[in-house]
Amino acid sequence: MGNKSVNLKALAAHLGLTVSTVSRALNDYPDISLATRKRVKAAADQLGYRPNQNARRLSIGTPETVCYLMPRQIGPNAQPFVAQLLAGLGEALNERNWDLLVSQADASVGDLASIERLVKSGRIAGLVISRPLKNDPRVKLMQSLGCPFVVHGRTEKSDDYAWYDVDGEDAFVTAVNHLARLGHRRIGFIGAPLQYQFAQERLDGYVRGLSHNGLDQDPALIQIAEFTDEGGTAAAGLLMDLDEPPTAIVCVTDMMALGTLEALHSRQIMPGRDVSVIGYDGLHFGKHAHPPLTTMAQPQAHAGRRLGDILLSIIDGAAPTKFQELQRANLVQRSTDGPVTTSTSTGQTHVSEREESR
Amino acid sequence: MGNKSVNLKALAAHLGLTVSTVSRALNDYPDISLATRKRVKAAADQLGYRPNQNARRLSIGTPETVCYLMPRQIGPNAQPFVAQLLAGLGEALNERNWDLLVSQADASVGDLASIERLVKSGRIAGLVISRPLKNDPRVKLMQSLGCPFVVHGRTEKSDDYAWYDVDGEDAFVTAVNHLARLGHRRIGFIGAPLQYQFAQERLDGYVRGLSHNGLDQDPALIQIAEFTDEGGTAAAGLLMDLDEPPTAIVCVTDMMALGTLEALHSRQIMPGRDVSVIGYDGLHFGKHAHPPLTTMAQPQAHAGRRLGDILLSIIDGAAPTKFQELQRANLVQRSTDGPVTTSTSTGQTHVSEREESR
DNA sequence: TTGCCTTCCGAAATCGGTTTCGGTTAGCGT
DNA sequence: ACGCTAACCGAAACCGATTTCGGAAGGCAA
Repeated sequence: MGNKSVNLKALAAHLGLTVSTVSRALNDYPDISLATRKRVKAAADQLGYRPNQNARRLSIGTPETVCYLMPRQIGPNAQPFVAQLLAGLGEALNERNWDLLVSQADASVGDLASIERLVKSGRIAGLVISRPLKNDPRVKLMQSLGCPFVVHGRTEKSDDYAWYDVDGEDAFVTAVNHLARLGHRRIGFIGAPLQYQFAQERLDGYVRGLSHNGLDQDPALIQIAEFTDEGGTAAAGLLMDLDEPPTAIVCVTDMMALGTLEALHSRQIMPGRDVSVIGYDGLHFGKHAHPPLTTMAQPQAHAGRRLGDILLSIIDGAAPTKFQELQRANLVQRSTDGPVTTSTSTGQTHVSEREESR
Repeated sequence: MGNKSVNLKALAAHLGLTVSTVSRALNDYPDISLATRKRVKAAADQLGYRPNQNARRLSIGTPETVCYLMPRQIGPNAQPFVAQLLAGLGEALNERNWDLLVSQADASVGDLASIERLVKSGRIAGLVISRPLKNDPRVKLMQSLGCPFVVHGRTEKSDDYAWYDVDGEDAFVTAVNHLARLGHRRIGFIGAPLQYQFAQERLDGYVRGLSHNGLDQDPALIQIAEFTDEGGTAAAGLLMDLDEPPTAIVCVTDMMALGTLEALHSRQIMPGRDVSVIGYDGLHFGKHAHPPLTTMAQPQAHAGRRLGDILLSIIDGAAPTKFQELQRANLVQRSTDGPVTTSTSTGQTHVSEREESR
């Protein structure tokens, strides 16, 4: 406590050298004799010397820090993958001893102002933006600020910056194909507000999937709601109360799919037998739903790691447009998908269970 | 892009003043005339000037940053509350314009070394430690470093530092009481490795609950496993394979409880009717389990916020021991608890469902 | 007019590093 | 003995802010 942590000056005094010599010794300058370098390093970690990062970064001119912008909606159903993402990011940054800052926009200041302050104050060398809107002002801001960034997801027009995304459109085509193959012809869609690009993509996939299978599109079968379980329940309720309810439902989120299951149960409808449900995300929790939720799983184990590597590459000078990575989601069949049943016969529940790919 | 962000010198030149005057004007020193102050501020935000934080912090001598230490185990079943916690922390820090760093120990360096480097390099003014071990070397390290910190949870001996925790022992007494009141006399316990203090506390609560209800303690009814759903499944399997299996099971984690439900289902045992199960955490997801999981819910909506406020207070000079806050968990009855059934009669499923407190 | 006290601002030190530039010393060849 | 080149280290500028100290200008009383 009493001993202020040793700094360069103290270390230099201890060694009978000047700060400049010590600094260069520690940084392996070739014009310092190997003997001195060794001596200095030994003394350094004997005294527990750690260079002050604020001073160092001020001097070398880079903050050696990147920032992850937390998604806004953090409620009781917080996104579990935030932790995974941060872990991956941290891993990439650790290799360089860079720091990871997380920031949520100060409510009193606003998103854009927060970001602008962050980069102009020289605190960060790069930024990770997640869950962008169709036309997200944050990417334009970052571009005009000339600050490296990478987006987790995409915007509507995504040709001139770096992003890492999972192909939601393709995933929904796959889901609809799967359901069509099982005989379903009335397939409902439960979506999120279309200001989010991911919501639009998945809707596009749904539509494309329908036409690809020669099914016609009924506007009544498309329900938009907040992407929470309650939102899913409400939307599913509307769908099932139609005169001609769907025999299958695809949901843009596992959370909404869970809500959908809830709505079905409260109507004594058995998911996977009477009505099929497919979610999206591949949340581990889906395994424990009733019945276990079939879903389009994102391969997001390494998303954070990739985002980190991409961002660092851009900071190093690579062209952002070189990094536009589209991953594919894959169908994880659990038990909420099944063949269409013509009547409400008490058919056999579909129980095929495969484990998701780790 | 081309324009390097304006710094004090540039701003001063623009105004025809010196940097010292401009700096003091921006910081509302009284020895600068009000007129000049206004003029300077106007010019500052017209030019979009933001003080370089590295320089500023070096000068004022505090990093204005606190760090959250990520828990290690971040797998497919990542902790959803990490995001919530970070949100709360960020909120507290935003009020002062402080930064939030997240760090996971560099695998190649080790936990303690990472921490030591972090504080000695002057990057952080305080630290949040989560999920401590019984005898966690990190708290001793922080104490010897003289760096403010707060623990989310407690260690075995927790009298000389600041912490915020939920009373796991009390919670398990409550859970056992509840089950005993329902007539259960053989109650199993599925726990986590006892190196974690939370695991020990909850075991203590279980034991105390038993004796409080005059039940005797059978070592065979205590199973320890990793706190994942698979761990829960394995442990529950062992319990149910006993000659005299329990009629109720308490689990230290909702995740383990979900695994337990799995084990019961695979044995054609109906949770809540044949065997009661109570989890711990109050995860939102539990609502969608089959059947919905009864659990001891932590009031963790504001944990992050409180941790942040506590840490800031300590950094401001308050005595750490003033902050030792114990919250209570409360029973959220969903559908996996029910009265004991003497035989394997097909009794009525317990369906009381109350919603958790928001 | 002189002296003194405010009011306002500039010069310079400081935080703790990095990096450029220049100066000693030693070694070597001739 | 002389000159030249490496090898090694010190002095000082710099990064961009904050803060102490002191000085100039103006106002007021005597």
